[in-house]
Amino acid sequence: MAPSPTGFIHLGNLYGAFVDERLAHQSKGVFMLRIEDTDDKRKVEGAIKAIISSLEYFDLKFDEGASIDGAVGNYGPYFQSNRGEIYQTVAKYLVEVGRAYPCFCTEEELGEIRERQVSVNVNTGYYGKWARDRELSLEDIEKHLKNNISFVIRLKSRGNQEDTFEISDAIRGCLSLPANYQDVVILKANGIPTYHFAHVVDDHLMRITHVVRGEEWLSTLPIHFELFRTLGWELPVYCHTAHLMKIDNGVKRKLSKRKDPELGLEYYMKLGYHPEAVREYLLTILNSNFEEWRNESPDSDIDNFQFTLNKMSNSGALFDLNKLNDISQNVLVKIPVKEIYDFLLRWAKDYKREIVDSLIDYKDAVLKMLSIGRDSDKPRKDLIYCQQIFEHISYFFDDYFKVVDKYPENIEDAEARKLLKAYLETYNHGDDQSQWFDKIRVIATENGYAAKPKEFKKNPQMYKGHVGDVSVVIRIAIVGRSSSPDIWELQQIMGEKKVRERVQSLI
RNA sequence: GGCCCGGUGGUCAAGCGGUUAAGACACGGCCCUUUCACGGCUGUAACACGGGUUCGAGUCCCGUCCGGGUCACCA
Repeated sequence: MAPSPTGFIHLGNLYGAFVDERLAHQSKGVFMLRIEDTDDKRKVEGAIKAIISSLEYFDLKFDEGASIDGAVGNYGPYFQSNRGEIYQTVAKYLVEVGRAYPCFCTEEELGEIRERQVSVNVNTGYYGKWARDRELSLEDIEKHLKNNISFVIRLKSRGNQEDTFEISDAIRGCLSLPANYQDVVILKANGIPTYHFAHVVDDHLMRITHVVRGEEWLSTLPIHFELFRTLGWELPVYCHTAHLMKIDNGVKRKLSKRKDPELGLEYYMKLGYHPEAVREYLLTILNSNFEEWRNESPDSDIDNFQFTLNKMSNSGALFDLNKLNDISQNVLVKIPVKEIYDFLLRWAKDYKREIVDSLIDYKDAVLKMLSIGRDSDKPRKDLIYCQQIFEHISYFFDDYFKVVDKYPENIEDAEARKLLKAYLETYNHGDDQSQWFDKIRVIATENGYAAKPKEFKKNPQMYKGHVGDVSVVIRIAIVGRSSSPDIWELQQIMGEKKVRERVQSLI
């Protein structure tokens, strides 16, 4: 992987990193990190650390390359900013063999060339007869050099505008592309290479086998092709991935760093999505047969999935939060509660400090709350991400307990008080679940409610409602909401005192 | 605008010249059920359009339309 340290890493990077990692490790290859810091204007402090730690959060670990404490591997340096001599040597060689040349044009001069090209309606750019310095004599070059005129090194392209060439892309298949004919800059005035040149030189020297990058690079592939050919080097396997998209006002567009918070990895960390869920989601949009595989091998380690490039989509996928949530539910239900608790606690320490103490003080209760309904063959799948998990159990904590839902429409406040009073009178904390519920049936019947919903459905006019309505009243008293997991279990976790207090407060 | 890449239900997608055009998510209904989930059953819903080629086209070819990308001494 070769990101540029221009800010924080995003979902698109992660997506690509995933492909890199799977491809490398599946074939017993090396997954390495190179930092593309050739643009000093855009460099951001701390970005490298952020890249490494974010990827680690998602369980992607590099075998080689740049790391937090120095570099690992024999193909360094791994920072392009430290590879200056290498690029200059290669560039020098190209100049010597007449395949590159210094260009002294200023920005203004390039602008003028462009204007003239526009006015005569030809393609813009620095090429052919428009390339002023293409055939500069040795004397002129020396003269300019002596005058300290700033210059760049350009490739002396041999392509024509009419030429095309064929190249195979591991994701898109065989492509027929126009040949490059532009004398592109390979070394900038500050001696630092452009991406195009650095890519070719580094990937060859570092013996990169697969280049996985976004499809925005497809249009510059001809440049890279010509550079590899000019240097007589073997081409890597190119894999151009589709962009992650988003629907915005009915328009499908590329996910943007500035406008879309869900592109930032921070977004998922803040909400507390489990890295495993994000991995799993990414893999489902990465490889169309992953879901099928997952269905067939629900308990298999994700690394056992055989990732294949030709199963990668070549049209941009819309990011689907619904799907991520669904996957997350299925992932979390398989993770032991103890681990979920630890994960929740770690998340709280980073993003919700005020609940840390409560989580620690009531660890046992939290564990029990998280466990409700999980160990049957049809486990509940309530848990999605930490923020949501906390909301899901928050009513346990007195600080967060609040009555938010209303009683059923058929039950007035006075009626509710009556029912709750009866509940409190017969409540015995030691009752088992069926004893407990039998008592509720009794309360229901005595107050004119059907003991079973079916009876009520048969003769609605005979009852005020059914036992479910009574349960809702009790539920609201205990948890403040009209829906929750089993009340009896919740009461056992909360303890008798809390149960009685909460019911009493509504009478 | 030139060039490039795309276009199968709301979303992700299988499909590789002959299928009743899979599956997952989302949405609706039913069942289970004290609520909510879970689970089971079930429903709505798609080959962008127009021409070819072919006995036969979602699949191959051409055009149109639509979407995306790219046209820097950024990556």
